[in-house]
Amino acid sequence: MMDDLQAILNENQLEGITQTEGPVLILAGAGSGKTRVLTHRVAYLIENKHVEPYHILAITFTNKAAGEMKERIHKLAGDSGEMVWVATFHVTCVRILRRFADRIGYDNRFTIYDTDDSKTVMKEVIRKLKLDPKRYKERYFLNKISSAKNELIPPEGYAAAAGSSPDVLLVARAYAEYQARLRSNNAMDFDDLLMKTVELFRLDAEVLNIYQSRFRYIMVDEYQDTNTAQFAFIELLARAHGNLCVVGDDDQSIYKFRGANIRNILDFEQHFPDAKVIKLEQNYRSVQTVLDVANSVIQNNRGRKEKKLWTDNGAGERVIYRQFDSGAEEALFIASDIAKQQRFGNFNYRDCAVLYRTNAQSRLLEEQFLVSNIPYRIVGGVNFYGRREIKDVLAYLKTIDNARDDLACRRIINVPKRGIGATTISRVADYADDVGIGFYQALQTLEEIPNIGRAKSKLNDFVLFIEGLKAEAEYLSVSELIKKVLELTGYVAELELEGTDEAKTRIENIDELVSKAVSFEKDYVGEDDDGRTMLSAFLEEVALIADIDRLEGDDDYVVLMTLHSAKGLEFDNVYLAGMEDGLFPSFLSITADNPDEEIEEERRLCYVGITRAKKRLVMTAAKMRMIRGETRYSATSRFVREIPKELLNGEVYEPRSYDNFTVEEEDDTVEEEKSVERKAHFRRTVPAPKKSPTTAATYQKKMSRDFGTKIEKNELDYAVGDRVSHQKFGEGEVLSINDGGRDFEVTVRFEGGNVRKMFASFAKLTKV
DNA sequence: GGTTTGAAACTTTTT
DNA sequence: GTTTCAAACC
Repeated sequence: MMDDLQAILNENQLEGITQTEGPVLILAGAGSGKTRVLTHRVAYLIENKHVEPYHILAITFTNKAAGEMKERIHKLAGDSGEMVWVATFHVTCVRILRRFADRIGYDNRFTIYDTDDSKTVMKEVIRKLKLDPKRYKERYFLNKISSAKNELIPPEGYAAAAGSSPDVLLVARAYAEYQARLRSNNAMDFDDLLMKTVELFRLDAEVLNIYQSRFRYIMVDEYQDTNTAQFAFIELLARAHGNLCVVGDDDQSIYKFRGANIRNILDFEQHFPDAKVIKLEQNYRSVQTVLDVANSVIQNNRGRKEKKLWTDNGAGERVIYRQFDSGAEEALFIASDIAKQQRFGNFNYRDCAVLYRTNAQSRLLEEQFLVSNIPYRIVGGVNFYGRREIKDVLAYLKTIDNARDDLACRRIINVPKRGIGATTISRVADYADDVGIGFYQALQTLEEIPNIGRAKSKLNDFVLFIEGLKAEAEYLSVSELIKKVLELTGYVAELELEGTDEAKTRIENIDELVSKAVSFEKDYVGEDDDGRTMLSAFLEEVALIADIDRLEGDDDYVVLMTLHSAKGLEFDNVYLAGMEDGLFPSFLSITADNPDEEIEEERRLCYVGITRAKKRLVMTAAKMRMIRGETRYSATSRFVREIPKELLNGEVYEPRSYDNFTVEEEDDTVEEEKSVERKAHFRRTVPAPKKSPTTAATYQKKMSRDFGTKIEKNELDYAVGDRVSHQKFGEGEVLSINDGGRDFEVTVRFEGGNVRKMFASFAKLTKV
């Protein structure tokens, strides 16, 4: 094996693989083959060091990274690789807590709250503490609490750690109340998963011992993004044997806002004094010019571990920079350029990615991609599992699965409308609170609840409905159960009747959830050591999925996403849009109390963006941009200005008038002329496409954007005057068919005289 | 109890 | 410009 390795790896990579004992820090520059080192390291441990796969733990940040690593380990080490524990921090902690959470006072069947759920709870807390919701927003408290949890500070210790100003004391109270509510709901939020696992390890030597003796070789990917809680978790586990290998790049630390502590990687040698440090500086991804640009930007940061990426991939073209008058022109250029690259056969759509600082920027880009008929997909924005219809369906499943998820139950008790109003719900909730039982539990003792009067029978119907589903859940698969719920509640039928574009999208989302359930069932091998049902396992997997994890498939489309989402990915042809001071680096970072630190974080983000490019990199900016309905004028990003001229194709214009985000009336005339000229030139080379001639095509594209599903406007197999049959309304006569552009609008008179208009693709009418 | 309408907030990044 | 939330109305 060693001979093979020597042939495909450089010296430093080899060292990273074979240095298996003791603490090791691998400083892996962007594109230096760190995943390769990690996977080969695992294989090497198994095959050459005869370590039991069972004793190896590899931790990542995203499910996607974990999946890829699993796959590659499997390829290298065969079936024994299956036994290696490869998972994200969160999944790892959940697995541990599912076995032992009872030792710290939780039920092992605790539920996991997402950010939406946390928000709902925090709203209640604010109400309970009688705070002015106008003045104190949930987000404020939740951010503070999240930071505290990432620092392993419990509610009791909050005031001591943060001071004694009135605001701090208020946060401490909110934190305590919030945590008490989670506890009584038997729920944990994302941050709890880590904090509580550390708490468990610290309080229960037996449990810690179990995992210490299991995980004898530990590897952590993206170590620069670990926070204090994650560090404590790793440190506790590694303490027994000391075989800890962390891989990361301090220049790619971009999650400070989420509690990531860059000191974890910078001080690794202090934390683990006999640590071996290995630097991977040869880049296998990008051409030299891209690396030079990346180096020229990142070297402006202080307090970093000095390294210089190099490659033997060749020099490559200069990096392109273009500044436009408006965000729309910028978007038009990017779309046109991608179309051109594709037409000339330089790049496929899938080789292109557009990266930006904020999700809001995606809108303009999306519009241009629609008009230009370029297939694309947006990552991020509203999380798939955060969509209303998905949350509704999942809330049903949660209620069926675990009667203790109050939020889930309250969410769907009146969805669809059952005539159960806010007043009734809060009376039940109050009662449940007083007695100290769960919401659903309270519903089962309706007789005891005061003041619910007429609503009682409605509530009872709901309980019977859920109980019926619970009985069915015993023998139905998850996907079957979802379909059953949809059928019995009429959820989809209701959306079909609505017939709006939005309803259509919602139905597609639900379909995707069903597909997800089906594929989950296929992979599910009953790996529940704790006697959990398949339904529980499904809900858990779904709770820990991020949007980026769904990015896959062989379709040919351009990817649009934030710079944060792009970490770990690579593309032949990359566009960095919105290179403007105030947008990137963000206004908030420039005006922060500690601007140097904040801007360094932004610069690292820029570094991440640049190093995604393999062959070609294009940076763009707009002088004028609409932000929150206001027009803002910006100068070229300071990061672009940090790039030496000889590496850039394109000039950096620096009109004084755009400084400080204000417009001055006296425009530099020379500058103005240049701008006009540039604009004219741009218009000549890339004619602006007319407004989309067929709204139909545009619409279909828009519909297909998120999930790649394709809407076909099929020919209808019935005509005016035909008898047709509808699933719900029965038979009827077709009165008229209108081509509504995106779809056919069919009017039918059903038996009983009901005349209904509906879209053909929903109604699924069949000729009789 | 449900629906409609208008105001207000939102925009940094997410497991 | 879009979405969310509450008050007013049905």
